[in-house]
Amino acid sequence: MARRRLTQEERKKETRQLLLESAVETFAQLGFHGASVDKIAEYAGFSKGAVYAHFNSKEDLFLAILEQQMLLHVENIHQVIDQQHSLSHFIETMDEYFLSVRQENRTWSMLNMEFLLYAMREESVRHKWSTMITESVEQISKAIEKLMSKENHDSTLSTNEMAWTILSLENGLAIFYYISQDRVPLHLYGKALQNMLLSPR
Amino acid sequence: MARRRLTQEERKKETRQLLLESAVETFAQLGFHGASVDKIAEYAGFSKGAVYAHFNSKEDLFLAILEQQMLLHVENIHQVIDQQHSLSHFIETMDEYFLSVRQENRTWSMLNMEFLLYAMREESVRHKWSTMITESVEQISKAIEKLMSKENHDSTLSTNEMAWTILSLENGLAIFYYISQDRVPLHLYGKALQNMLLSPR
DNA sequence: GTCTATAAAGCGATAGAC
DNA sequence: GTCTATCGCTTTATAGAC
Repeated sequence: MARRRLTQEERKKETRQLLLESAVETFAQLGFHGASVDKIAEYAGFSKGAVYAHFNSKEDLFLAILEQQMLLHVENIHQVIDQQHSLSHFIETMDEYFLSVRQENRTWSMLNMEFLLYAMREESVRHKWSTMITESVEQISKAIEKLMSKENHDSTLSTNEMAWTILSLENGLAIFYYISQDRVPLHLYGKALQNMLLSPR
Repeated sequence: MARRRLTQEERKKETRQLLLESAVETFAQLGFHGASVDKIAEYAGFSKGAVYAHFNSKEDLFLAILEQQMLLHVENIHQVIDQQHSLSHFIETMDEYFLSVRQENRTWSMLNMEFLLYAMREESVRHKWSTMITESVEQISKAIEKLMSKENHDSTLSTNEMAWTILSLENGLAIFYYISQDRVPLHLYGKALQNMLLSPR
């Protein structure tokens, strides 16, 4: 009986995950309003009823993805930051990460924009998002500070200002990259970071 | 009779303008899908019928605003660029322009994001937008080149890359500014531009 | 837990009166 | 040109069968 319950729980969890993955894809492709619960369910191979068995509402489902995505992003930042030995290495990693996300996975890029717009409008989400961003900024700021102290660099920007600029540039470039893919210079993110973090000699 | 027709035409134009202004506000506040034709008409003091007397569809209305906004943006860039005497003056003007738009007029900031998301999804709009951006980039690039030749600066970035970075940063910072208004350093846009365009001495 | 059927509401767009 | 009334469709969410 214990075994049977486990199997059922596993199946439940799997369905939930399938629905989440479908929601990611559908929300990204059609936007929050364009993606109906029907379409999300259908894409996952279920009917609407299954969705409402796992989530209270369409918004609840959207917020579940948002939460998942937030944690992932913070984790990625941790991972990137902890493994850096030099500023140039840091820049290289950021540039690679940026390119891989944008090129290979336009879904996340789209969804990121959808979240941003949603966060702009919903006070509670905005607050959560703001907290997460501020944390990321602090982490990046500290990492830069550590790396810069090793190599004697100076700049007109504080490390905090640098961190805000780095994340802003990431989002801003992602938008243009999406709209005018072939016209935006490749590796511009990395080059711009170089220009900002490594003073020309 | 000629006079009577003129009055009617003027009234028609005025109504159209009122509808456009209402649409700007409503689309910004609620997004493309959230803003119903009913709400837009009501906010302007008319009924739905009036909207459909002036525009073929909701999308048509949205695109009319987009077009208007595009022209305005290009014009603003022209104006800013033509009046610059030095790089530092250029940076100052851009920073002021950025702050005034973001602080005084969150409506345009919101609408800009709405347009961007729309452009990401609609091929025809994306193409138009892409063309406009590329033109802006070229203009800014040329202006920077002119200003830099006066003052002997060198950089690891080409003027074209600088221009893309400037506009990307503007959009990226605008997003964060909207989400975490009080935490983003004031005048960061200007400082970041300084750091990029004026090599530290 | 997942299905089908349906309720209740909102949407874009049109028709016809004025 | 602007209004009211309405059509036709889609949506979110719920109820009940299995």
